[in-house]
Amino acid sequence: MSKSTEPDIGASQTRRSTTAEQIKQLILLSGLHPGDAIPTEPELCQRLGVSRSSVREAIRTLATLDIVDVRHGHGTTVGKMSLTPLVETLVFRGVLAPGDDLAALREVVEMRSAFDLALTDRVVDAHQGKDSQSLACLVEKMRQNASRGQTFLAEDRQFHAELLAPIGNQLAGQLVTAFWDIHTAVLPRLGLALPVDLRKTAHAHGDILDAAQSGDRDAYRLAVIDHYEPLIRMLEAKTRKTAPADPMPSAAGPDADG
Amino acid sequence: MSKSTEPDIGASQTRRSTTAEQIKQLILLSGLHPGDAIPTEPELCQRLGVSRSSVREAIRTLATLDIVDVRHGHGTTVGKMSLTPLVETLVFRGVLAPGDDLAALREVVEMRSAFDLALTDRVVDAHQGKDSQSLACLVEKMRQNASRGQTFLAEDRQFHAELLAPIGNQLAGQLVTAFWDIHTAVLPRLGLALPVDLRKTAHAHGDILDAAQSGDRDAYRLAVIDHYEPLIRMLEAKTRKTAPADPMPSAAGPDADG
DNA sequence: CTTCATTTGTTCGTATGTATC
DNA sequence: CGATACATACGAACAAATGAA
Repeated sequence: MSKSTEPDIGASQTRRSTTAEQIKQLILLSGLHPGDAIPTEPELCQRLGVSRSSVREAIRTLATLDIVDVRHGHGTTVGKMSLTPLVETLVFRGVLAPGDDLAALREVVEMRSAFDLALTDRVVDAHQGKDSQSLACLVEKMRQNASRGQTFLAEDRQFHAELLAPIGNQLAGQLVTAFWDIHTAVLPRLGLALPVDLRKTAHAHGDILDAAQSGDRDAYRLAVIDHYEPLIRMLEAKTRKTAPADPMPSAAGPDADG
Repeated sequence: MSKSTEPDIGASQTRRSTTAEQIKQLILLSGLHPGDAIPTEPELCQRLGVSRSSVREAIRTLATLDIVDVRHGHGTTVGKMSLTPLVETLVFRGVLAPGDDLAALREVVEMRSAFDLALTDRVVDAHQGKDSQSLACLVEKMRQNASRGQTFLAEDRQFHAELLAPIGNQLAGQLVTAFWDIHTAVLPRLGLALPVDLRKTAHAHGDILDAAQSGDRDAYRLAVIDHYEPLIRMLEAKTRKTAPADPMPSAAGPDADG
């Protein structure tokens, strides 16, 4: 028979998963908040009665989800629970199946557009009548870089973050930046050059800001659509090349961008 | 200065993270797809020149992100890259800070509403003129359960999934179900009973389906708003209780559910 | 600046549970 | 049923990073 002294795994769960759950419960029951310290690995081994390997794998799981934050030589603290795991997962999904088509990236861009459109009322309400100096400065930097033929990824990202910041929903802002990260991480790895007009993109951001501050919701929606239009058109064109059954009527767009 | 013979970890990265990256690259370069087998742990140790533990922790990281799928005693395969990590992270965030307020849950519900509203055109276009038997069946089940005072979580979840299925954007559907999971996982763990009217909720689902199939976008939006209205109202009321400056008028709701 | 204790990172060896054939 | 291959778990030891004395 089996030795009765051996530890019972429990209910067919792995030790690692149960340990991870115990650590989460410990965080909750201790009332810890993001940034607070978590017991050290040896201490967790004692309190939970498991080996260090299991504790480490459990902590690894939680660290991947940004539930805890591990720093070598320092210790482990409660994490900020950001949307980093979402970004990592979807970036990998986006670069995994480019052989088939650009569906994954197209879906990400579509969701970005849908987000911004859905949050129109919130954004306009938050910016109406106000005048953000940092947002205006970001737009100006984008325009300058565009005129010099330089990209402006950092300013672009910060613009969308600051635009969403004052709407009273942190999750919305984090989702928007997360999908921005996915989008900009996947796009260059697919090996296709950006045919988008930098100046047009920079200008679109200015239009978005102006519309929000002037309280014009319809103008805001149009500016958002303009902002994504060249990208979506490019993705549609690339996707169509994969299955060129459609004759592609010439009435699609007047110009081919430049 | 430093000995050139020592193994360079890279750019101050940990062995585990570089190993995880190498495994991801191996998946990409091998052209593996979800479901395909990944080399066993000992084989990865050989090919990457690292110890078993590092391989295990790297695999643990990837498994947490659903990039790989590990089955005890069988092997490791490429995962489906679902949104499970997002759900886990946000569920924990939702139950972590209920002492302050219900802000996290409120934001989740707001995002659910924003999602559904943002996808109005896509959903209506996909269902207009059609007649889904399974969706109608789900609504009928919800109504029956509601009339018996029983909940209908499974039907509710499947309804939203099937409603979003034919819009040609898998990511949108996965996001909606992910936030449904977050919402329904966090709500009961906050220790507050559901004062929502089951019959009203069941009816709202029917309205959503009818509006989509009849092609009435405005009716669809109104039905979506109706669908979330009792929940949002409850969350607002609970949030207000934290700062009980409001006398809480008795005209809040006609009934207290049954 | 150096020394030292603390904490996480990495490795190895061994034993056990589990799935497939 | 047994045999094989695999993932899971444990424990001990050493390496590397951090921070304080």
